[in-house]
Amino acid sequence: MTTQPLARKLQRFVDLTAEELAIVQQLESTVVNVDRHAELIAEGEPKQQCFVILDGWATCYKQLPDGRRQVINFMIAGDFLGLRSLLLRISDHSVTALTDLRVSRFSAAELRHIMKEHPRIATAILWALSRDEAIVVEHLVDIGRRNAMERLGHFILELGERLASAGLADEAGYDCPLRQEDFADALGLTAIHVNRSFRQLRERRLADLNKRRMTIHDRTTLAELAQFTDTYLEPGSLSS
Amino acid sequence: MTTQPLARKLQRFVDLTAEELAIVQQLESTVVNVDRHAELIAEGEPKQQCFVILDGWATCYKQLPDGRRQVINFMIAGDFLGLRSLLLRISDHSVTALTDLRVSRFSAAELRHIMKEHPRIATAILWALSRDEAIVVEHLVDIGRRNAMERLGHFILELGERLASAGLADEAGYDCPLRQEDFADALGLTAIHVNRSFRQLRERRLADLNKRRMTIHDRTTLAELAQFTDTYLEPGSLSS
DNA sequence: CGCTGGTTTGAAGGTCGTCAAGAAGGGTGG
DNA sequence: CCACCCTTCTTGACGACCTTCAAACCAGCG
Repeated sequence: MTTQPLARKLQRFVDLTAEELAIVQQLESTVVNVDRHAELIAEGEPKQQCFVILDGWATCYKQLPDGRRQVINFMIAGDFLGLRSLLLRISDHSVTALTDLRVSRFSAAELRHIMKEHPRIATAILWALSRDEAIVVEHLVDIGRRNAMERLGHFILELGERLASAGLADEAGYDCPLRQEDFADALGLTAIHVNRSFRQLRERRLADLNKRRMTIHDRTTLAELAQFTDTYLEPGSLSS
Repeated sequence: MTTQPLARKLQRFVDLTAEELAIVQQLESTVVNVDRHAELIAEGEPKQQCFVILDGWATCYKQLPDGRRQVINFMIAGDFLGLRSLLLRISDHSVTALTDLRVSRFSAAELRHIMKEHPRIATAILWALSRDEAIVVEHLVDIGRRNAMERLGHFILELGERLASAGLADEAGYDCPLRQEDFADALGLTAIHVNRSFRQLRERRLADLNKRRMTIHDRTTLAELAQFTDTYLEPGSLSS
């Protein structure tokens, strides 16, 4: 539970000066507490706000008219919410709190000002957005071209890497509030089939989710099975 | 076949002044011809270039080690290639020409300069990128939560809307160089099942692909079947 | 005319979804 | 402390959707 998850995240990409750090911290300063299940952003609504998660998990999803749900991504400490909708007339997705949540709110104007006055911070933020998009793209490959067990394995490892770089995981695993139904809605499966896939991973002694704790027993074999590589999550060197 | 597809596209979002228009046209001025099947961007390679498509189709995809392929999106006139990889150390996807292609190449430095000096153009470009991401997200929903026929129908309509706003489609349909295997790789299906889904759409007199020509017979019913809404493609009003 | 790339169709099998019901927790109130 | 919820997890049987394999067909082109 770092105090400034956004600063920490951007630091991975650019070495911020003390002054720049102070600017970033402004974005994290307007703390708002949000209850579990509350909706932060509603699909179809105009004029949305922007947030950074300070602590807790949120889920970003779209819903079809007939009730089917597809989660785009789960968001953790340091992640932005609602940035993509900034330039679309109405938000194309919803975001709700998966756990009790601490977020910081900021306005589009604030963000624009920073982007204009502090190019290095701007670059770091754009990097963070590129990475978010790379995650969605990898997610697409996951659903489109992997079978249930591979999908689940890949997703478990990806979450692990993201949490690790936020300081929220260790070698053995991580705390994870997701229910099997959440995995199902993320992976394009049914909760029942997610359960079966978890069982397979458990029987092969690769990974296990128990009492909100994800344990990764054999990262190497799991990565091989799921064809997981973490290049799309890496910071990458600043090119100018 | 508009002469300046990028300018046309950005105009939909911001009313560009004559001066701004000239700036945008710079991006479209370094014309390069690319042969069908040629690779413009290679997954895993660092130091990529940026392009805008002037004419023709390209496909943006990821490949798994075992050969399975997932296309992220098909790109048409006015679309950017390689922008997302700008800030990632190495490109997370490949792009190859689906048809003979006319593109314009520009450097990251050029783009940075424009983003800095011309905030309205910058906003328009960021809108275009947001829209691209919204398309990928909708694609995710498509694959995750729709069955084969719905998927295909949705995809056909989406392509139609995109081509229409590029001036490349009419009420009846559009020219489309995609093979059934391309659809399959985009929709997370096999070419054979795409064929069967096309047959269903044909038998229901909803849509038909014949000799590289997509004909949409009953847009309304098709949109209903596929639960298609075009809000995520709309320009949206400029909010400041 | 035969080759090539793409489309079409059939039959059989596997992965995943649906339906149904039981087990395991965790929280609440008696 | 136990009874009773509720939510979540777990398992089984069955069927649907989609894949795999195999082969025929078709159009364009050298």
